[in-house]
Amino acid sequence: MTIQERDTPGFSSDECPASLRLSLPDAFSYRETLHYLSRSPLECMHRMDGDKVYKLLELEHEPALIEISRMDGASLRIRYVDGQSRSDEAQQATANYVREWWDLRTNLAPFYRMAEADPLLGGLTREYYGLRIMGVPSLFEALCWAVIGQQVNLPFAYTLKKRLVEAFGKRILWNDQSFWLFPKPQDVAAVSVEALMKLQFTGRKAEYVIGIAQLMLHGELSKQALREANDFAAAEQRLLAIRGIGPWTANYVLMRCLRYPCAFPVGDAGLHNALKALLKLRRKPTEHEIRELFAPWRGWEAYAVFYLWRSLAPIV
DNA sequence: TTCCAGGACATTT
DNA sequence: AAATGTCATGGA
Repeated sequence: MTIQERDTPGFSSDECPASLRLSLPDAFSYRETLHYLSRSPLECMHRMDGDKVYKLLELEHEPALIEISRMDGASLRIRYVDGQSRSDEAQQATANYVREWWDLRTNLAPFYRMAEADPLLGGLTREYYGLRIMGVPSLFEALCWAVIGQQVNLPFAYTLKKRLVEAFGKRILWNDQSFWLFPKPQDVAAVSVEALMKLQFTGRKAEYVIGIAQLMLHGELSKQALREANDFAAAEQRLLAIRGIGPWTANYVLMRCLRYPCAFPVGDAGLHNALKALLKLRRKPTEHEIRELFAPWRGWEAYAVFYLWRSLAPIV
């Protein structure tokens, strides 16, 4: 069993002042990370180039494009592509963002020990060893993405997200390529339902997204407040009270943004299809059957779901 | 053409 | 309380 380092900074400035090195935990697969990040050509929130990943962050109120690459087996290299060095605080924020995004703080050893002898999960954890739950650190982005993804196929969901970002987000150009910051609540709170419907949002989804933006803009909903909720159930209840957020959306966001390993979007269509295929069922499993199957994995439902999603055929 | 897609809500029984 | 209808688009 490995002890995870938590108190050390975990990153250091590289020889080049505009880059830093980020140490990796055990059981991290760069290959699986790239696989997930490459899953849709319509993804607009990052860009891939070979083994390098480019993402636009906001550091000290300014856009900052970073390039992530594999330095060696034990660390990542993060480079500010403008060649400018950053303050210690900005470097810390960059390292924290990538750790949060790529789930570098979780010790997977207990999950793997639990899965080892499991007939279903054992095979998945061996096949996709080092796969982590790729996150959506921004609560507003995670909520918008989840609402957009309700009841539509994923290519269309990516299309809608791209339209939202390109209509209300901030763009920078680098090497003739566009990089985007996701819109902020204040950018969406005053938008009309009709404006979003022109992007092919349904009237309902437009209302949901605008309503969530207004709640966050007015400080009635925040990632910090959800983090400080008493427990998982309290955070879930807070989300469920919001119009447009049902059980699937609440658990999806608790899984990918708040990073609760016990979050469980049990109604997820992709989960149903993955189980149908792996268990060779003629029909999709019932919710009751899924809960029974998941019972031994209590506390790690989110990881079980993410590994099951991984087993699905690629999108488009 | 019909059915389904990483659902939620409103209405009806 | 539980079943049914509605939203709305794209792909198989």
